Amino acid sequence: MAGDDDLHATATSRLRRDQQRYTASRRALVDALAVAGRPVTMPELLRDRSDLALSSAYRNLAVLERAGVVQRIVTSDEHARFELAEDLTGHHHHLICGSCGRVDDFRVSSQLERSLEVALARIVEGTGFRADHHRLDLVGTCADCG
Amino acid sequence: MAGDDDLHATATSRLRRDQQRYTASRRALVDALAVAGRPVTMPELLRDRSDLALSSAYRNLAVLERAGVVQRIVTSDEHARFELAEDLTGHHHHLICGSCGRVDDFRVSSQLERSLEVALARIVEGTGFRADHHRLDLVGTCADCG
DNA sequence: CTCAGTGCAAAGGATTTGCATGCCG
DNA sequence: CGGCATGCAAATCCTTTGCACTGAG
Repeated sequence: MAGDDDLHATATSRLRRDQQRYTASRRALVDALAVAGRPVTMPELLRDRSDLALSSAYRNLAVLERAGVVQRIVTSDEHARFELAEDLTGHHHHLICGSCGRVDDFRVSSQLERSLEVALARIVEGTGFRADHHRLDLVGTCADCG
Repeated sequence: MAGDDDLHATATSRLRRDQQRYTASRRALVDALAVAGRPVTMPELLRDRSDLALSSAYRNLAVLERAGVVQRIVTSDEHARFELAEDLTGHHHHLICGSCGRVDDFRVSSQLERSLEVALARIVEGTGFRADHHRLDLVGTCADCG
């Protein structure tokens, strides 16, 4: 569908900007991330596509991250998690299960987001810290683990 | 001073509850964390106390974490960071430098905290997710790296 | 005397890197 | 053709674990 076309078109152009190719493996990884719709670990990502070597997957995700297509997040020890860059999916936050580690996305009202931004801007004001973005995670126990 | 006495008294009793002793090494670690006043990595923690073996430090911090005296946080790959449990230092958030990795504490108004809690409670309502606590991080570049 | 705490060395686990090969452009 | 992507294996890095020893109660 159109959304996916846009996604791949964007990925292509961002990779090209970095003089990188949008290979089948990379496209498959982006597809898998889009389908997942939440940050996934490397084992989860390769569960289906077990043909791609682990090292290649890591290398491809690193390339995609440098190009701004993929974002890597670290929520705990164990495995890092990968998701599509926020400007492709929209600003969101993470619901983290402390038991199984599962991570899901959620969004808050733009009103609360604005309050947050204002409050955070005020906090760093005059400290020399240059704020880039904020992260708001909700940690608890998911339905399956509860 | 009194605050430190309280801290060590609390640590002692929490360890005792777990049938663990408050050894000199453990006390030194708690002191170092209190002095740091922000989440520190293992290398930072042992910079001064280089007499304690790395494995012992990890073991002691694990004991202190189980007892609820210390909290371990993971902000990136590389090193985990350790800080005193939040009920000893008060609820706070983290200012993270994406360049050098340094982490500092900050607090927001209790009014904003309340708005956050309300909004987050509404989000998980009826999802089966049982919320434990939230995390709000501000990511950017610190004064030294800017 | 006993057992928990310690140090040292080795193991573990996720991720990265070196190198030879194959394929796309 | 030339260079980049890939696979495999080895290396890295933080952290954990095994084991023998020692010191506190």
